Amino acid sequence: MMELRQLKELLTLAQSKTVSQAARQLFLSQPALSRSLQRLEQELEVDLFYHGKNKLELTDTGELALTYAQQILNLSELMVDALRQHQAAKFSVNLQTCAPAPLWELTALCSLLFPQLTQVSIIESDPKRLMEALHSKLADCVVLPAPQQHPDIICLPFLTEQLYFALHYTHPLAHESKLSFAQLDGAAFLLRPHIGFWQQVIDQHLPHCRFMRQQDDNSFDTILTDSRLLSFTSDIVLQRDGQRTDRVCIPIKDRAAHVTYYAHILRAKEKKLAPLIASLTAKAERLKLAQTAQRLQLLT
Amino acid sequence: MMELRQLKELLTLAQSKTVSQAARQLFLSQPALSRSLQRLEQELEVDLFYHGKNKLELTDTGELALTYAQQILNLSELMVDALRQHQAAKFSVNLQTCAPAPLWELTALCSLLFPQLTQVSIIESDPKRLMEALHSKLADCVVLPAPQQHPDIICLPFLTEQLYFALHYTHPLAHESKLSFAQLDGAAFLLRPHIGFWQQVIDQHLPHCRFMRQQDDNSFDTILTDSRLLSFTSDIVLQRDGQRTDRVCIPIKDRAAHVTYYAHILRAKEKKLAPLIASLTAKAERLKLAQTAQRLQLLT
DNA sequence: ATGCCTTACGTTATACGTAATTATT
DNA sequence: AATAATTACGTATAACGTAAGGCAT
Repeated sequence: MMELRQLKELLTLAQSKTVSQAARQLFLSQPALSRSLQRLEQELEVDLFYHGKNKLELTDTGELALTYAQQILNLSELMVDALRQHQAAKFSVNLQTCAPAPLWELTALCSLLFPQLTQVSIIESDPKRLMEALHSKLADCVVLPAPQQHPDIICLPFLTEQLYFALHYTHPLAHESKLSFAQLDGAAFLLRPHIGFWQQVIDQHLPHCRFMRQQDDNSFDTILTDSRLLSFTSDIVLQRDGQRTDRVCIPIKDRAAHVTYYAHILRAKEKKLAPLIASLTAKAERLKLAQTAQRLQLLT
Repeated sequence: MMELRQLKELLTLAQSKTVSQAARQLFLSQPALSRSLQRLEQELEVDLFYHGKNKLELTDTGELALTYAQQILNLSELMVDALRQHQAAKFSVNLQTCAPAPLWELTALCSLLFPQLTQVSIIESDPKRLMEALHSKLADCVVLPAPQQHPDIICLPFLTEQLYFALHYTHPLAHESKLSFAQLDGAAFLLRPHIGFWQQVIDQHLPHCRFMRQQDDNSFDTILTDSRLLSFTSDIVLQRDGQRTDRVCIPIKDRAAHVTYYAHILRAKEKKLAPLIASLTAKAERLKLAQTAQRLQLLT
């Protein structure tokens, strides 16, 4: 039977133009390769080569064989890649979010729930790409700032985030209890890297501002300390990192500054991610309760 | 390295559901197949099987592998088929004609010119199919009753044929020197098999006739002898087989009853078929001379 | 008890490398 | 002389089959 190995040999022969050279490339002795090619020819029952006394050349049938061999080997490489990737997906959980905060939440959750799985995670602001990643089963869980209803998808609101301005304490507006985007449109802001969809929010609501984005979080912190530049923070960040002494944090009252994050998981992955789904569902319940409580509070 | 053999084994395993059964199908011992599959798994670095104590089942990665294996094996079979066909084409000359007479001419020619090649020949009345066969390089030479001009094709008129009615000597029109289709429209004819495009000619010009087609030439002859049925013949047939004593052969004067056969050969095959082309070109020249002679004769 | 998969072990067969041969540049 | 392909021969590796073990139906 014809074997992949022989097709590979055929291919390297065609590239090398001489059996000796091809044999060296394949870490074989010249006679070994010669015989292997003879066997291939014999098995296919066609003349692949013109056997000259001192040279071996492909016939047109051989050239034809070459094109097929190329296709078959390409396909077989594709196969290994696909299988390895499929295998890797089983032993990792791939999180893709529109912003850093839900990613922190999810990575913490997943390292508790799936300590044996490796985590892969990225922040991607384009919602289309996120949903594509989900549907193509590349991502296990994607987080968007809005729900995406779909029969194949479980959609859970599990987290909210409130955006804040972080003003230097000397700033004229530092004593306000609430601010709107409009009040600071035109100012200069220092931005952290990887802020996801927030970039689009501020681009839209602060069209006259200049933004300086730092490459890493360390340089962000030092530059912020050494300057009076404005920046952003959020309730989640404040809870995690605490207050900076040199900045006053004031909530932004525009609706766009308050988001609810929705986790999306394919139903096909319900079994694999059962613990995560359970945990997120619980959080969704708590969110609902909090929101109804808030509404009641507003009514009284 | 992964080998085609192993992919074949994977496939038969999937069909057989058990290693033992698959091993029997592959004429292998059970342990041999078991280890071969283990090696495949090891080489791909992927879990293809669930190794139960007493059963071996495909994982979903295994199922995925299966689809690729199927594709690869299909492609490899396609490869052998294509190569064998390509090889066969080199050692045979494939003639396809619209009628039997040019086929006789060509087969005679080819067995003289290419005694080492095997001949493949068919009669096909559909001109489109004939040209497709030529362009797909399936046919070496196709013959049509009309020229098909094309830059890639050599077109040579090499033979003419005149259709005759063969009337029983008792037939009222048996003493005419010429006849037209119209004079016999409505009669009953006995037809030989494999008459190619002539079928379409008589269908068109004798719309009210009944035709009885015989399965083979022998039964045609005996039935013709035992009956007074009308039939067809031609100058070429008469020259080959001679006159029948019980029939009178009268030429049909309609233009459709006189055809010139055009041989068509791909320029790409010019080298392979050089002797045939030379021979046909000579015949084409003689035809031209004969036709101009005929015209001169008409003028005087 | 029968059937299935795996591991172990001795054997065979296939494919290898070295060496020799012949021919070409 | 140097390089290239084929053939011949002894060898080594890799795959086989038989046999044995464990487990499930």
